[in-house]
Amino acid sequence: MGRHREFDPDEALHVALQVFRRQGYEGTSISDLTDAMGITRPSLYAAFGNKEDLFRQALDLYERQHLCFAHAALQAPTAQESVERLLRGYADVLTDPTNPPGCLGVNGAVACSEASEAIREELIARRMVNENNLRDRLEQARSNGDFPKNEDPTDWARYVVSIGLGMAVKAASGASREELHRVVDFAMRGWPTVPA
Amino acid sequence: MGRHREFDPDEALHVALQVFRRQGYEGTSISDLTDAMGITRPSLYAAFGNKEDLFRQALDLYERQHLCFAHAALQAPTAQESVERLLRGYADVLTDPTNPPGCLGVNGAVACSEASEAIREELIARRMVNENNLRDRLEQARSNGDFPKNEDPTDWARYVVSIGLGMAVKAASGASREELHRVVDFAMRGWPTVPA
DNA sequence: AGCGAATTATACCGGTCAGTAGGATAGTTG
DNA sequence: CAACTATCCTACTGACCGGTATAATTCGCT
Repeated sequence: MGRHREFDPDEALHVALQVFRRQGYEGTSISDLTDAMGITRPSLYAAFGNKEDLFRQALDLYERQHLCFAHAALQAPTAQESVERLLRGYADVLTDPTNPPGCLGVNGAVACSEASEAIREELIARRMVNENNLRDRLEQARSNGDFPKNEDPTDWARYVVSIGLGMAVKAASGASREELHRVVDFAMRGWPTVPA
Repeated sequence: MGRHREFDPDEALHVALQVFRRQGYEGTSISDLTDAMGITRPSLYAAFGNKEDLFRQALDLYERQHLCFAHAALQAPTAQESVERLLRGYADVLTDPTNPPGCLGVNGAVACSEASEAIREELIARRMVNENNLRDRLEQARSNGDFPKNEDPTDWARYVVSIGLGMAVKAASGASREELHRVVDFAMRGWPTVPA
């Protein structure tokens, strides 16, 4: 009962995601969002809560829709293959021509005012989840024998994530897909091999 | 002639640099700056121009004071040594305990509103200068014979800068100096050797 | 038709944004 | 002392910030 919504919340959330991805959390105003989403302020607050809630929902959508490749990548047969798929898939997402360049998890907030500290910490935590997932995969690989016993999965996961973060900043700075893939080429050169 | 300034502009600029480094350009308000610098708004505008001018001056100071190691690093005898000194020196700057973690060139602005677009582009341009300086060093190394003829200095410079940017984000996320140095360890593993 | 519920749009809230006007103050120069 | 000048502080500007009160509108239901 009651009046029907005149906009599609899912579609509106996609638009909000685009704006946040381009301008970051702090650089995006409610007016920026309502203008792009084609709805009024009260509609936004009724449908999504406040700005912080909306950002978190956009972040969820982003991970669900754009970072979903990561789960599949981690299931590749070898650790090396997993990492390479991870980095190449990420390079493609970062430079997807239908979206603003870069990653919401980085563009969202790297440094910000105290008012946005909660969002910054949320992003740090989410990035850490990914790093830990990769570490777990490398530990599994070490058990399986396709990752050297004397190498530290925690250190390697941090290294791979750092490469990804660097590519994210480069993408936001205008780097092309090909340039990022060439970064991946070099990043994989030092990958450790199990002694025969 | 006229009243003397009651604050040291250089000291005040150091403080402004700290604030910008912690909160970024857009996340820093004039009030944040005047509070930290211990001066009033009109004093700030009289001494440094507007917010954008002040940021650029802080950026100049940052490069002069914290990134000065890079020039020396590039003069190391070999390309490999130059790159390793570059990355290790950068890791130390990023985690210098007397300053907010991370790099002003990254924390300053990765994604922002249109109002700060000029600053974002300035940072991109300055990062590109560093990348080009490294490329030139690698090209010189290729002439000197301590970098392989079949490797592309442009690609390698982009790779090294990407590593640095990734470390900068990790530092801003709380990574320790030791963790960043371990990233450097792995980043250097794939460094190309000249065929004997 | 008429009631209640949900969404709509307008118009506003106090607070903060970057930037400045204008008068008071302190210093140099005659 | 008086004149000049540069810096100081208080107080302000208009615009924008995130968020909301209010009332008109539009639907399902009886």
